[in-house]
Amino acid sequence: MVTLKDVAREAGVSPKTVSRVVNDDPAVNGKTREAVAEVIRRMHYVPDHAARMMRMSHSSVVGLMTDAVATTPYSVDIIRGAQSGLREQARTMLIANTDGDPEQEQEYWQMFRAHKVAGVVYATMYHRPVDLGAPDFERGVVLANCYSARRSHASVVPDDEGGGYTQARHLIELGHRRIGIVSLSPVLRATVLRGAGYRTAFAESGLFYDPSLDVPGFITRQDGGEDLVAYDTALGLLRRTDRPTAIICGNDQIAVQVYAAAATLGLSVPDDLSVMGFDDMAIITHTLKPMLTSVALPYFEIGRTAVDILSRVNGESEGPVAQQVLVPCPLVVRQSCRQLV
Amino acid sequence: MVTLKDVAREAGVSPKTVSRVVNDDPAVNGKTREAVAEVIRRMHYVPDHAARMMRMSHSSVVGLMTDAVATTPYSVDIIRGAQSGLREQARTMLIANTDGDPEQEQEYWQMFRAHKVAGVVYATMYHRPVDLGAPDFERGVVLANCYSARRSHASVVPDDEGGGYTQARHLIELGHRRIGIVSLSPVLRATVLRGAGYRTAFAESGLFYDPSLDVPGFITRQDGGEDLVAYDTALGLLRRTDRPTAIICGNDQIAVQVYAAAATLGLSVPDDLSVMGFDDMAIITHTLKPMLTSVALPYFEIGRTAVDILSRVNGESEGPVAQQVLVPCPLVVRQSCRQLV
DNA sequence: TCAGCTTATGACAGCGATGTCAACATCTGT
DNA sequence: ACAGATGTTGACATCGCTGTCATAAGCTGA
Repeated sequence: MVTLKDVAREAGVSPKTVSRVVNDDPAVNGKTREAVAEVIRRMHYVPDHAARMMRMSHSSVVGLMTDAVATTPYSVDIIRGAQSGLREQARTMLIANTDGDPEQEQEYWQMFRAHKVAGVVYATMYHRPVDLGAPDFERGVVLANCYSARRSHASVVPDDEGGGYTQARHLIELGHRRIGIVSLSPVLRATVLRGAGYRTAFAESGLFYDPSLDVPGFITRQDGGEDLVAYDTALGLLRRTDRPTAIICGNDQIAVQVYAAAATLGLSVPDDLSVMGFDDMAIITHTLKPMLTSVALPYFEIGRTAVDILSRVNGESEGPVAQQVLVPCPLVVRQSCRQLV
Repeated sequence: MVTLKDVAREAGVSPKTVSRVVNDDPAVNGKTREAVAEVIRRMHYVPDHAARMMRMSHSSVVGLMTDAVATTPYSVDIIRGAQSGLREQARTMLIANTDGDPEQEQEYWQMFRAHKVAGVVYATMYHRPVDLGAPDFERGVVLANCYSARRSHASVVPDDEGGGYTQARHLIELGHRRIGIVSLSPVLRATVLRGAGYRTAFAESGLFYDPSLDVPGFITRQDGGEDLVAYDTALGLLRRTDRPTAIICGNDQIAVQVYAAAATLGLSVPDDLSVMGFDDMAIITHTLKPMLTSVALPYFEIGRTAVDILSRVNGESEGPVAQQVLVPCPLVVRQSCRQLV
């Protein structure tokens, strides 16, 4: 292990000067700086993080606590987004996955304290309210993809209402007037918010919101799990005499079953039926034939924004600290929605 | 920030004694231990990781370098698995995602050195060979889901050959004799290995391997990307007069298109055609109707095993250090394969 | 009673970095 | 030529913790 002192001896200067060079202190003569830098390179010196952290009593590491990284595919993009932001801040990320276990969560809060992390991003893999069990944590905490019911922390969440609006609006612009909805479980916040978005878009265009065209694609079981019933409910919609010309899906999985239901009835997507997904999960949207038009959950952006906000909460960078940031859900047009003449 | 000294003063003992209590040193009187422990709890003392690490000149943090966390859904389970193992070792994880950029990778190797991580798990999201750019990294490195062509590091990879064998074997046991294959891109190692598995299973049962029944589901484009052509190639297989009674797919995405092709021809799964997936991606296998029988990529196990091996490489735990560990790919039976009478 | 042992505790140094402050060299304007 | 400003460097203490070694107290058996 090469230390500052080693470099100093080799370069014939004091340790402090080497430290100055490492930290880009302008108060170093150009020549000295060059010479020292050369020795540093030659000796492969890397500053010891622990020592630095101890001396400065705070670390350049940010904690990332997640409930269940692998449940929703691609929600890991929150992690990628966070890291991308941290890289620019020359920071790194300590990761803790709780699998939803409160005991583990407590453990990891301790661990974050021990590491003196500069802050914590608390990310959930579903958009939902949380009640943080972080009692005496001194540094900033920002919620990603979730929000505090008690408003105790800043949060970054997808704009589900806007996403719903975008779904409906796109179909309306393509000329659709009878639009069916196969939604997520009604207990989810996303469902409520998107519902509001649909209605706004409908109202704007003078369309009537027909509740009988709005059916669930998932039903919640007693044990808390979910059953995917989109195939059956979609069949119901498509067998109506006043069959909708388009269906908005609560997520891309539902869209898979809507495609299947259409195929069963001999209906072709998009000629006989336009289908609009949500989430924009690559492995589904690119796999279906025709490829699925969807509205993306901006996981990457959410992660990135969260670390941005975090550095503001901690006063390390300029800018207002919003209590809640809504990240837009962009439309991704593919081939599953058709223009009505 | 509460320090050892604060606790010591409060408890009326020396810092060293507090340190002993924290570290479960048996040479502490029961009464003293109790008293000190009480103060620790009361004051919410958490040992400073940086100081400890500096003093002991090694850290309890393991680095995890990944190429692209979010490309293959569920491959993040490698991370979950790693963490689960680390938790038992009372360790934590510093994560670095390179997005495949060699420059970032170099940067992160430096970072790992600076943090004096106890070791590194280098995980790729596709099973592939890698050539590590980690020149002067002193601690152990274990590869997860990838392997070193130069055999310079221990690696943990899925047993693709066994997985292929399992796919074929299951169908054979169900009575299938004409089995089609819609494979991944032939350039992938997985494809080659699984192919070997199929042949072993076929040979074992005296089945003839017919190359014309083995068609690609993906084709590699000039720009390096891939096009999913499984729908078309599956149609080709299913229109043959000697139509196979079962199709083995290179992954679950291919299975989606095979289902679609079957639907197009009015064939029912599994009555007219059995379909077998690979990867066991929940969002597909649970979404298709009927639910897809598949062979799982054991990402969680790979991650877990990797940190196990790592602690052996570093001599921190007992056990042999295998150069390469093959993790089995278990069969997950659902409703897409039927017993032939 | 006392050497010799075990048990329990503390004093002290030092891990590798940096903040503080002082020292010295060089330059500026009068 | 000199006070004062500016630029460049180093000595030293210190961050919180633990390894080493010393010390003190309590115990054993001849």
